[in-house]
Amino acid sequence: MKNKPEPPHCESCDSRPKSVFCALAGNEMHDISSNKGSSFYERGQVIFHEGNRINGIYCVNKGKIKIYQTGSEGKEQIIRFAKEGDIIGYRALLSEGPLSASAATLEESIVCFIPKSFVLNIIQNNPNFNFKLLKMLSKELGEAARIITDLAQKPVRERLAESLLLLKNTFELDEEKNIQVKLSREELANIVGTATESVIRLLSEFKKDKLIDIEGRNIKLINIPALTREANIMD
Amino acid sequence: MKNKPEPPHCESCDSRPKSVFCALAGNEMHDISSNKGSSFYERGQVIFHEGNRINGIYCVNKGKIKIYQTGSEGKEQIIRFAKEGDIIGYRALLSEGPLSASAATLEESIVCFIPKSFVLNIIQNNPNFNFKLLKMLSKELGEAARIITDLAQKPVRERLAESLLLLKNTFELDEEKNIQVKLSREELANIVGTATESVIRLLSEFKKDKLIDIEGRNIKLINIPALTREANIMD
DNA sequence: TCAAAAACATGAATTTTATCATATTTTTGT
DNA sequence: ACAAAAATATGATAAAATTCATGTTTTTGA
Repeated sequence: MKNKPEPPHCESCDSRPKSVFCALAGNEMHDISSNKGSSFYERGQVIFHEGNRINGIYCVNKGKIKIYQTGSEGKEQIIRFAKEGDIIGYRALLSEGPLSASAATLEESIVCFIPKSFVLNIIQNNPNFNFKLLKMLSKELGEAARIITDLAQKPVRERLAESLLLLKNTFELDEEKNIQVKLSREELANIVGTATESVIRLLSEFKKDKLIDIEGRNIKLINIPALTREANIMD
Repeated sequence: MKNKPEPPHCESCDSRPKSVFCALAGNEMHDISSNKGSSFYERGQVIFHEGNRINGIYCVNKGKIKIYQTGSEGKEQIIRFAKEGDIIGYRALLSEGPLSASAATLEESIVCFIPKSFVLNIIQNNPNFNFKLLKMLSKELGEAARIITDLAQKPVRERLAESLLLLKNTFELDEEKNIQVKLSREELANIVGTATESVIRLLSEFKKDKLIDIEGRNIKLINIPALTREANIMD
């Protein structure tokens, strides 16, 4: 974790319009911008670690991040992802407890750190921001509930299909339908909640069935409707 | 769902001190109290149904409630519980989408309904209430993450032990260590995320191993430390 | 109160999934 | 560039869990 020479400015941050901070007033923005820190992370570096305490929140300026918990056997379970414009670590800040999850980069990333006092100040004084936060938490809670139901009820094959679609929705596809994030088979297994070998086998099956194409860690979704059917998604 | 002759008053509600509404000012309280509705539900009745839209939130005055989703095969997955003083349905209200889960009573209950406009009004004007909401959502989000990890990684036996401890923490034990909520084996299975037969078998094993005692739907936790070990809980 | 329905229980068979063993390929660090 | 390490791949086996079948008990409603 090296400090970059030139920290990005919130005012000119590409991610801001997409983030919860879009609701900030000019002076609030400036306040944060001049008090935040900013760090560059290599691929695979840990930003924060479960059980620790942090005094602020992180905002992703650039890059892709996984948020994960460590299970009782030491196995990692990926809970969700964060990308440009997303904030992470707010759950621990709001609940005032230790971090319930860790965060690590999936590629080179720049992440800003906003001290607690500034965040709380905005929460206290900007009902608009406040409401945006509530909405964001609500959305995540809904997503978490759906994940719980799927983990409890769907077989591994369906869950893998669904995870691929989740990655598509989170990180988008490029013009050739490649998922715009590179994960190891083990990381995929840690989303799906299964063994690495099972993911490897099922990915091969999906490829054989012409649902996807694989080249190393690059996954191309060549038949999304069929994949959606595999995932058995209703909604 | 019959309307009771005398709706409870928020001002004298036993549940209020434990609820998010403890932060309300006198006039806010009165405002809600005189504009809420109140319904009595028999055991097993549905309060609201997944996919529908509601224009307000529910507050449990008395009783015990399960919040559940229906999976793609029609199987119910219990996401969480609510008891006296808890509010339910706020996720849908805040995210402004349809309900992502259903709610049904586990015993005779009285549930109040507070129209959306009054809730939003308080959210807009009472930062204290607002912050309490944020905290509540954060706490739930942390719990959901832990459930996800457990479902993904722990075997059924551990998850059942853990579910029994969850019920203990949520509904307490009486002086004889009986869990203060009566669930069917199927409902237990729908928390654990397993087949009803598996729950039946494992409960018998737990009984044989002197971890619990069973009489119908009554479960007595006679060896909580051992049960905690079974659940393989770290924290 | 009694018959029907629902819930509970248990064994056997089957399916799903994980684990283990062992190559092969790819990546990484020097 | 090359050796070591990590990741990917695949088959065989084992374990875990579900499903099915069937019987018993409990609850429910007329």
